[in-house]
Amino acid sequence: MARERSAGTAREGAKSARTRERILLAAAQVLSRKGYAGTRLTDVAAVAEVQAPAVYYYWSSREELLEEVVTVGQRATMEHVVASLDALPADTPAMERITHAIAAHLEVVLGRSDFSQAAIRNAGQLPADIRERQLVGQRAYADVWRSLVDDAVAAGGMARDVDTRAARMLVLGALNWAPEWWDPERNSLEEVVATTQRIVRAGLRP
Amino acid sequence: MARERSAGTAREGAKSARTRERILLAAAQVLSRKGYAGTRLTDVAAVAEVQAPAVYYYWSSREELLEEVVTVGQRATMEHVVASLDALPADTPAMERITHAIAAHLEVVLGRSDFSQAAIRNAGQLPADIRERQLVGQRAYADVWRSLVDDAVAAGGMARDVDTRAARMLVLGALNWAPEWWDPERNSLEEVVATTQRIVRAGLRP
DNA sequence: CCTGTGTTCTAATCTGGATTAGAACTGTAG
DNA sequence: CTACAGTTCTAATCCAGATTAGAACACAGG
Repeated sequence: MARERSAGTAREGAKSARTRERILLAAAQVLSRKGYAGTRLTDVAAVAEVQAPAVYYYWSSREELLEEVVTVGQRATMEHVVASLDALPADTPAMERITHAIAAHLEVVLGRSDFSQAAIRNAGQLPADIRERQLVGQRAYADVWRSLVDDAVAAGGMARDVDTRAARMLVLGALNWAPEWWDPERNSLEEVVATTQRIVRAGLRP
Repeated sequence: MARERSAGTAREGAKSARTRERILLAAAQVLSRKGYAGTRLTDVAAVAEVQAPAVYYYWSSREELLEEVVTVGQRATMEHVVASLDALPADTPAMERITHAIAAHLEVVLGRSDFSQAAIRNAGQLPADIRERQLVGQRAYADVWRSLVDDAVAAGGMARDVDTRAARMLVLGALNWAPEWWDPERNSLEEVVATTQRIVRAGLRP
């Protein structure tokens, strides 16, 4: 019941925070591989090098822990993509912005963080109450892509007569599926990004 | 212990077979939504309108039942696609063959059968022994697409300088992800197929 | 009707894994 | 050195869900 940051010196607080972080990371790792129902607290604890009950010092239930993983994963994905877009000059052509979003999305999803994978892969398997809470974040991210694509259509950089929702989802599907097959031994991340950008750009061109 | 088709009249046998089928179907439905670990026998039984122990009359364990679902799902996907390709005239251009494969794959994955969805969504979450046995089927299907794409490249219908493995996987990813977002209320299956074919064709063009 | 085989059910049993209780350990402040 | 807040552990407890045992039911063949 010491969830509130209160007493304890800086060093103490830091250690506790690190344990919490370690557990969260472990949960992301297990969740991204085993799925929501398959994620056992004992496995998470083992990866984090603590005993299972230690989890309850930081979260009040397994469900709460896993929800945090998903939330963080979702936020991280969106933030990375948005930041990458915000870094572009204001006059960047719409199609090029899509290209950057593709790179950013793949970077997060294939990057070392298991959070976004955990969020993406399990989106469909979460218990109803969690799923509902995730919906707002998902919608926000969907909006980013929606405007990306709509802008491209408006600017004439993209075919005007395709179903934009389907197009958007097909692209995101291709990106989200990448973790299933990408093998760093075979291709560098940069190669995959380049191939994807090229195919998508060509695919959407008017 | 009456797993072998032996006594019983035709009518009797048929009824038993129908129950078995009903359970298998129910298992596919639950598996495709809840994931491997999340699939409870009681839920499957409820959908099939039997009691949980009835499952053990036909399968010796939960794992065996779920493995059959995945196997059937995989086979069904491949068979439908291969059949669709075999139905084409021998001189069909490679790129058009890909177009047909796309349609066939989407038809199975978005069609009323939950089997292929169950197979696809859970491929990564299966217990090691099952996953291993699925591998041969997966490889066979991968080979179908490999030669599809290789032929297209050889025939000049497709860009020669892209990483064919990545291209193949990106396309399959887009297809496999479709069940996550497709809403029959919004788009007909035909529309989604057409959009997908168009984007992929354009994306791969030299 | 009576019997035997095949099918499904109800009522245990058994186990894995979440959660709780409370002891023990750590380190800082007095 | 003592006490206390914070952290983690060991040893229960508890429950959901797979599996097993064996009764009950359905129906064809005699």
